[in-house]
Amino acid sequence: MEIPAKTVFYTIERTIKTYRRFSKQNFSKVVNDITVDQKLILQYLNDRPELSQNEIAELVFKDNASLTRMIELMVRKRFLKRSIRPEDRRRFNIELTSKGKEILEKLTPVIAENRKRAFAGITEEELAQLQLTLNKILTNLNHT
Amino acid sequence: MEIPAKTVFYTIERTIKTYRRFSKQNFSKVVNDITVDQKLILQYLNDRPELSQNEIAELVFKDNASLTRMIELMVRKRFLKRSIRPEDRRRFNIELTSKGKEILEKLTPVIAENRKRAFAGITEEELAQLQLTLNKILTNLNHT
DNA sequence: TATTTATAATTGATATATCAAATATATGAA
DNA sequence: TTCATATATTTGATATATCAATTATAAATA
Repeated sequence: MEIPAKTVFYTIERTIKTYRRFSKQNFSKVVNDITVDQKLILQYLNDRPELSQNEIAELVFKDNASLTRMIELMVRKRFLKRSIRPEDRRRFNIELTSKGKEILEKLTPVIAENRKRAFAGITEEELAQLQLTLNKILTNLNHT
Repeated sequence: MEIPAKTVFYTIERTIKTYRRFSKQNFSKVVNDITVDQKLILQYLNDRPELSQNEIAELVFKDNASLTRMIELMVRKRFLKRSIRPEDRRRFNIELTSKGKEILEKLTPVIAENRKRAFAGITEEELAQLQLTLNKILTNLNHT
């Protein structure tokens, strides 16, 4: 009925938005007042505390200005604490607080469960194929 | 900088954002100051002028409140004009202005070209498969 | 060293996202 | 008709997205 080329991006958009909503709801059962992106930032900083704000921005595919404001908010919420890095006073050291770590621990299994539900009945091969096609699109868009 | 382990949702997110950026750039070569979503709204209203704001919101997968503000802006930019509908004074008739129609005409081939580039080297079957997988995910998320 | 250039982060302006509450109008039931 | 409920839209508050401009510091170079 529909022509895929005309609706693929619509479906992609719909999927990502639906997943965000779904995640948010499940998050809220365990932890108050955290978004999917904030959780992702906590994760990155926990794994690699040396990251700069700009590096994180790139990792989570956001603008530096957005990151500034998100980090600021996360500091205000006491998920993170921030101090100037003496070796380079333009940058900050950003650390998870104990509250931040606690949140991360609570959310990790929720994420796993979210993915499990999202991908129920879908084989690894099918997901790999999905990634492959999306990466082709990405390559097309970046190399023209 | 090293590339982090990517999840499917990360790739989906990255794809949609990259496509939005790509579209925006190509739009700006032809028309000033219009976003992908605004173009989509013009398209829907051109095809189905009887749509209410809430119906459009659902079609473009946005909140009613966002739609109010977007329509407002598009009226301010003279893409649209709006008048109260006498049969139901809660609703509006929203029409494209000649400027709105002109923009739509200019952008239609750009969209086609954008898709062509995005999907270069990808078969219809592959795209259909992509849709299929995404729809499975959507069904999973909506039925749990 | 002094000056230029680059980098990290912030700020300002404007648009959009989201949720809750409010407003206006329509519809249905008592 | 009158009251309760539903619907369409708006508004307010707060967060995020985007672009351009600014600030502070570091690095490069004349």
